[in-house]
Amino acid sequence: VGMDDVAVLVGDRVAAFELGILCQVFGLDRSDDGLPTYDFAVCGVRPGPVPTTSGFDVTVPYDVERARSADLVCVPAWPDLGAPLHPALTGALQDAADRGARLLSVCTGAFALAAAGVLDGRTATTHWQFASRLADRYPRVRVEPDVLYVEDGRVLTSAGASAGLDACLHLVRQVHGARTANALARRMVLPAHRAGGQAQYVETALPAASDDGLADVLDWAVERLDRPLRVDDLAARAAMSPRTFARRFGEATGATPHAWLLEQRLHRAEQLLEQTHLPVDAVAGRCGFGSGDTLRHHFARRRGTTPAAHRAAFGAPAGSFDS
DNA sequence: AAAGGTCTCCGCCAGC
DNA sequence: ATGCTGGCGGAGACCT
Repeated sequence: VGMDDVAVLVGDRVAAFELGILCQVFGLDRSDDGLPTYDFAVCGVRPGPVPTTSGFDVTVPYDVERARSADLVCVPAWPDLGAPLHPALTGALQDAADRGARLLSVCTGAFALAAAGVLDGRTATTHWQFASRLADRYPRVRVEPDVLYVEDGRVLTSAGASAGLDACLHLVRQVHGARTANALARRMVLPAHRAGGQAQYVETALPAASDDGLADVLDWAVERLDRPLRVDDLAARAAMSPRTFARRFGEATGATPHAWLLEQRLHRAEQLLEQTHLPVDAVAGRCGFGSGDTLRHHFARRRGTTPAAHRAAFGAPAGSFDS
């Protein structure tokens, strides 16, 4: 379950920004903030200069052998979709899949995973411009074109560039807990509000500044999560009809109001489970869930665990203070 | 653990 | 016509 050793695979060319995302999340030492550090290695077919798609080269320090010890193997956007995957890269990806390492692709990196066969029978996504091509070329891959990222077992694929960041944060949240993920988001100055999508593996970032005063309503809602809140209440606060509010919300957010609300509640619940010793029923109450059962229900559905298990995995040790 | 009552979502449509 | 709004109702999700 650990994620200490992170490798990034690059081919004959590499997309600078998507590579940068992975470097930003996994390749910096933020231990001064109590954030985890990783053994981070960029690996190519052979060490040496690799051109980026932006007209400069990066010097890759390792070859693919270095990836064999990685807990997480990442593939940034893959510039040369037409070219066959180098056997060494295929081998490294298959090896990673076989030994149970996590795999993460950003944007068209999914093509490299698919070419190596590690997406066969799995659900995956890529940049929307390339989704149909991915589906056509690799019929055994179930392509989900409209999500920011998809997690299928240990394989996480993400859409366009910024969705890669969301996927990385999702991974960090899963492995290290919500507190760490939030601290990392803060450190990287990512927007605080995150909206849940329709499925458990989707999260959508809200635009930082909303023209509609939507952000106001969201802040307001987050402040009173412990109380019953209906979509009509949010609409009233936004001074819109429920119908219009839902439409604007969807346009700005990609999620429905209720789904977003539920995701916020779960988020709060995770924090309380991690940072306090409140009984599950009390946690439920403070997040606006009517009962512990309701909380457990949603925890199971959207997180695949139970509140107690989450606390056991990420909670503060017994004896520390509640708030 | 299941089921009914309630709420949400979304396509449709009419009105401005 | 064009574009946005908001009401309606069925289907389905959610809550207790």
